[in-house]
Amino acid sequence: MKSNRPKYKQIIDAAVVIIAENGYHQAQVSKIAKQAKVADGTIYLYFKNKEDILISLFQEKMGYFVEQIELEISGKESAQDKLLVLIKKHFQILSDDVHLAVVTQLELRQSNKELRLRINDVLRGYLNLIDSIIIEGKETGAFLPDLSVKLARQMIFGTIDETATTWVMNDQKYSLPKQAEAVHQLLLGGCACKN
Amino acid sequence: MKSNRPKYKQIIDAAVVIIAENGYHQAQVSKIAKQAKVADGTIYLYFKNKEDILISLFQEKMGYFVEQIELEISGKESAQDKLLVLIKKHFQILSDDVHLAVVTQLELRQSNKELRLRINDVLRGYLNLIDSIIIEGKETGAFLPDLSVKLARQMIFGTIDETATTWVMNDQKYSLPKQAEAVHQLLLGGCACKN
Amino acid sequence: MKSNRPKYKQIIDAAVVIIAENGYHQAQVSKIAKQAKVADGTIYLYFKNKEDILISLFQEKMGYFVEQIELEISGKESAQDKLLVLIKKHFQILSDDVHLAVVTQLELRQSNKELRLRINDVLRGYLNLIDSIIIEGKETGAFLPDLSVKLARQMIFGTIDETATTWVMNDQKYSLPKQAEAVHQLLLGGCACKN
Amino acid sequence: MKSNRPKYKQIIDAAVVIIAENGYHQAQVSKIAKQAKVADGTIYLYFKNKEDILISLFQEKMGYFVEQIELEISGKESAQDKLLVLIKKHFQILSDDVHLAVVTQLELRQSNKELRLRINDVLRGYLNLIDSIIIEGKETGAFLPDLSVKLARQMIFGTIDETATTWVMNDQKYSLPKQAEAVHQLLLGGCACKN
DNA sequence: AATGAATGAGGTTTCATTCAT
DNA sequence: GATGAATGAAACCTCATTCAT
Repeated sequence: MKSNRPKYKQIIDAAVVIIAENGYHQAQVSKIAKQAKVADGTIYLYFKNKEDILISLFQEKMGYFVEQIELEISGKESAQDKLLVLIKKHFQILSDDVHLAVVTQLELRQSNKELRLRINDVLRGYLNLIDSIIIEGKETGAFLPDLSVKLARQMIFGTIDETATTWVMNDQKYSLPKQAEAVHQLLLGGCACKN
Repeated sequence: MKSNRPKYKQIIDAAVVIIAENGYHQAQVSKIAKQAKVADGTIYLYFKNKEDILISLFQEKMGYFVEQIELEISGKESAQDKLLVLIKKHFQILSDDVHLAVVTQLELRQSNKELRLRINDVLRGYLNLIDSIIIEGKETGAFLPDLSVKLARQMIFGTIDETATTWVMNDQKYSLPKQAEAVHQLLLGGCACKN
Repeated sequence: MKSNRPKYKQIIDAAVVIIAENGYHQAQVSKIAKQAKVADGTIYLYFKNKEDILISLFQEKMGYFVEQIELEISGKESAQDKLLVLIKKHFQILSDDVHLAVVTQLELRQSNKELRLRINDVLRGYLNLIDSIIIEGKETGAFLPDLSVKLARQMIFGTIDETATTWVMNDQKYSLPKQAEAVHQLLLGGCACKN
Repeated sequence: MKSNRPKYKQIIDAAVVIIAENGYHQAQVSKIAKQAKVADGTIYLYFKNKEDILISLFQEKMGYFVEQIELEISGKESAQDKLLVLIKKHFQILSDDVHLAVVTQLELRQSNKELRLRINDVLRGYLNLIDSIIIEGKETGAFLPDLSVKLARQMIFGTIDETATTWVMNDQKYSLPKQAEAVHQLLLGGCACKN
């Protein structure tokens, strides 16, 4: 398995740093190679091309997201609690690794449509996680029985993503994790007054 | 006023078509000029540089968004109705101009950080419109009194945007405007069951 | 005669100012037109093309050089005095019009080989003036009888030109006319000690 | 040291040929690369940009001038002999490499002011060589004791340069080196008759 | 005569990828 | 496996000149 070879992670991590610090379009392969302390050519022993570095980067990190969130979710009983954990963990991981946050929220979105379609494939695993919470919520009666899974997922992911992007764009001036509970509340209850 | 000159709109419209059909990075100035039926150099009589075309494009179109939505909103009484109109109109405009939808949801996001910051400035007008609806809703008691305007706006815009992007990514296979009511419902009431 | 038409001199003078202030390569036709307070197209009613402006400029100014110097020379008896007057007047004219000095000593030399060949044609009149002084000097016994007219002219013009260029390059920090006598002395007597 | 790398000289030499044959403004990087039998991009591994090729070219060649002349001068006793050697060698080098002569006397002067200022820096070494001969001549009594070093240098360099330029402009129809002695004579003794 | 909007050719430089060592 | 020198395609923008008014 390629990801076991010594320089694989080295290059991925270098890519995160270089992209975060220089931006997507200034993240030349040679810069990544230098940061990873390997030769330019070595990159191509581990990755098919530059795009493959980015896909792999996203896979590794998004895999970590799913893994971490699944781990924490497993201890929770209700769909509502699971959703809270998902939001909290999502915000926590980004907050803990600002480089990663900049890369996923801003830089990687500058990739071309094709790359973004492939990134969406990777994202699928995360969206499935959200879907499973929604489905469980509907089954247990925690969520509305006629909730559209797709729409609900779009609202949940869209809101989390927009909140994270706004935070990054504002130079992380405030605490993202502290917003988790309010976001959770909002997603569950909506904007409207129930009087 | 530059936008009154006939070739200004001609070039903007050409840019939308070319970017939608070829993608952001394959939208060469020469292609746009050809589509607009002007010489390459003529572009530079109306726009400072290529980036300026994109900013102007976004300004024109987003201005149209805000204008149209404000027009329709003015006839509505409640904040809830106004939100519905905003979502409907947003989805309708994108649905009516698929080229525009592709450009705003996918292609323009590939621009560099600097350009996106300037795009955000333009977006500000739209976000202010959302904010004004939220504030009115809070004042009239239609929305929760302790609602965070910022968070609510992030949920509303994030959800609309994610829904639109998903629709574009899925090659506009289904009707976007038909989702407006369900999205509206969801934003107002959230996911949770109120039993 | 074209040079009688009202805007001819206006454009030439504008060209001197624009080239002096912006440099040869930044002296666009549109800038010259603006400075001359005429439309871009008007330039082409007076000049065949951009090169023609520069040739004409050089012709006008070099004609003035020759005219002025011939005027002053006519009053002098000896070839040696005539040479002194030539040097003095040459330095004086440049000193009186720093824009002109910058244009002739620095900027116009950036033109391409072809233009410079044509400029050399214009220069011919000035070089002929020098030649006539040398020939007269040889005939009257003031200059060495076996002096090569061509070499002597190259020394005289080369020295005057290099002195003027050095002065312009040094930002006209010192008085150029004050150097005329020493240059004259040097050209007549050379470097060597006659013991 | 970059000038030891084989392709460095290869590119410089190609630049001399291409500029001499096509003129400064028609000397595209792609032409130089082709002549040097390297890829366009390879140029940029050895030179910062196109201007850097020209500066380096001038440095290399002018360095060779100074080096060669210093070598030959060291064997000469008097300042007068040293000056003769300088003129002879200067003319000889240009005469031996007509491409180089065209480039230094005509083409390189078309560069912009900034480039020419940097070229002047390089020229400084050559002018210093002339100065040292003048100073030595003054000290040994070979040259006039009250000679201005600056003016004398301007005369010597101006005359040599003008003579070389005239020769190049006349398509090298006659022998430049054969003029060295007469130029030398003229610079030492001036034009005037000493009766 | 005068205008000025429109034209369109042309070149420097970057950087992902290769391959001989 | 690792290296890094070499490759070469590709595009934005400028500006001299024209010509309909």
